[in-house]
Amino acid sequence: MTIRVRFAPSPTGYLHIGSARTALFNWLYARNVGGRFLLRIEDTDVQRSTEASTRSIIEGLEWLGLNYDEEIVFQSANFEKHRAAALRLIEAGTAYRDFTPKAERSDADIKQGIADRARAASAEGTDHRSNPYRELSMEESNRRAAAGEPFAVRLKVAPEGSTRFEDAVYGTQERSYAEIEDLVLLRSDSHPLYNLSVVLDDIEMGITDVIRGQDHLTNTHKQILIYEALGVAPPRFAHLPLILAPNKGKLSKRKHGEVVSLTTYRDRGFVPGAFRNFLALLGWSPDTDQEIMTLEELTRKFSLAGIGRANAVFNFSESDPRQWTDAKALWMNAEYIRTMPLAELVPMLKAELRASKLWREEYEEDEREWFEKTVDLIRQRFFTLKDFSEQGRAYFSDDFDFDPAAQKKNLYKEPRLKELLPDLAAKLEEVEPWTAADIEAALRAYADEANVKAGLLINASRTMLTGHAVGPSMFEVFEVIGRERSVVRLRSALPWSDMESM
RNA sequence: GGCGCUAUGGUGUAGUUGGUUAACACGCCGCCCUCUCAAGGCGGAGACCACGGGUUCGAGCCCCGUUAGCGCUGCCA
Repeated sequence: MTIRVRFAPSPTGYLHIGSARTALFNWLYARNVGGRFLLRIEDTDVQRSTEASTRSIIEGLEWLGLNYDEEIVFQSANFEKHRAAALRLIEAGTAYRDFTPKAERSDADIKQGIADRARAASAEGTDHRSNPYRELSMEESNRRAAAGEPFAVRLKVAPEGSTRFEDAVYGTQERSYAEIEDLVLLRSDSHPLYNLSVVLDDIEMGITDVIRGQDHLTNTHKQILIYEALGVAPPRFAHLPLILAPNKGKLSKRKHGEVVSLTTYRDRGFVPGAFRNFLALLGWSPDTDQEIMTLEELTRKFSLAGIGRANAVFNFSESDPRQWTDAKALWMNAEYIRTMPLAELVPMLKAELRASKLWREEYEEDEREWFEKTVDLIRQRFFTLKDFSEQGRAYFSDDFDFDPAAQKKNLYKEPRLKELLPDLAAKLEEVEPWTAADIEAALRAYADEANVKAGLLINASRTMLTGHAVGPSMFEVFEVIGRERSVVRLRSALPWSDMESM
């Protein structure tokens, strides 16, 4: 039998990185065993589900390169089937109508309410299955329903016994029926609830392995009960450890902002392969020390056995912009940027530069060689795709800003540079051929002649030509920026205009 | 409150059927390289393997307890 797994997010917001990782693991597992990876949108909560969210999920998966094999299933399309199934369970006697009026609950303190109620229940030793309608006769139940009285449908959980399943990550899980209340399958407005819908859809989609977050671990027992009521064998389960915030609390958009949203990584210049690689290592580890892995390698090495049980902390600092996300993710992105084939990097850069209005079509034809050489030079010290249009702006445009700290350090400290630099420009005009080696020879010769350290001219030039105090080897920079532009920039008065004010 | 899960340096993780100086990556520090900053090379700090008991000749690995964190406990998903 072919393995079939699914990623089943609810479209109630951006795609959370934890969800993205769940999708990744499902995808890797499916590809590793030659199975199929399906996508199901769990939009049963009509109030909170949005189309924008569905789009962001689809875009996110696409960005990560996680293609799904069949048509997307929208859970809301199966309402009627779910309803019918619940009603059949009443017929079968494994579920019953609960005519208790719906309790109104304010959304705000719902968590607190649940805890309080549970505390009270356990303190007073309330029987979970003391529902007065549980043993209502079928005739009476049918009569009241026919009379139009609203009812919820609850699963009838046996008083004694337990459910048990083998989790591929957490091992044998057992839970006494006494711990499980008669869960609601259908709301009194006849809206099917999560546990029912999941089971029914998983059955219909032929899901063989359910891989999802550990937050579903205990509820799995409820779902197994539903499978049993339905007379269907449950799939295999594998629960994934959670991804936590630095304080080991829940990682949420409300508290932590955009770091938790997958699209943030796309928008802030991550290479999808790098983020995917980083995500794969959160909670899973291969059987070797190799950490940089292509999708193919990840697929080949992936196995549920490599998944750990302890929750992972997503390590970032909210106060330090340089560590706005996990340092290792940032490192990995830089690693990808400086080592990936240019052929793969260039299309991403094209998009980035285009968005910043720095892209020129020539880069793809006449100036392709120059473009790739430049990219190859500057990518060595960039961390994100954004760096190419920001820090790297001077390579693609004559309109760039000067870093005040760089001006101060490399120019204003030595006013003589105001004369030296134009002289250097004159020397450079004579350099032939225009190569890093010849430029270096000319600059060093001039430094000797002017009796200044070469470093002085080099650092000053860097600031004049790029606006920065740091960057690649200056002679390479000269070469790439070109004779003409280099000379003009060395003679520019612009960088000196702020001298008085600093 | 009940039930469940987890616990290896700051973070992510390795630690094979219990047996060496507890390994790798990120981060941090230093040195080298050097025109700056990275990268790279070399080296370093940092973990009495949550704590307390056992079992054993021997435990990070097994057992019990404690503590902490997390999850579930909803007519949310």
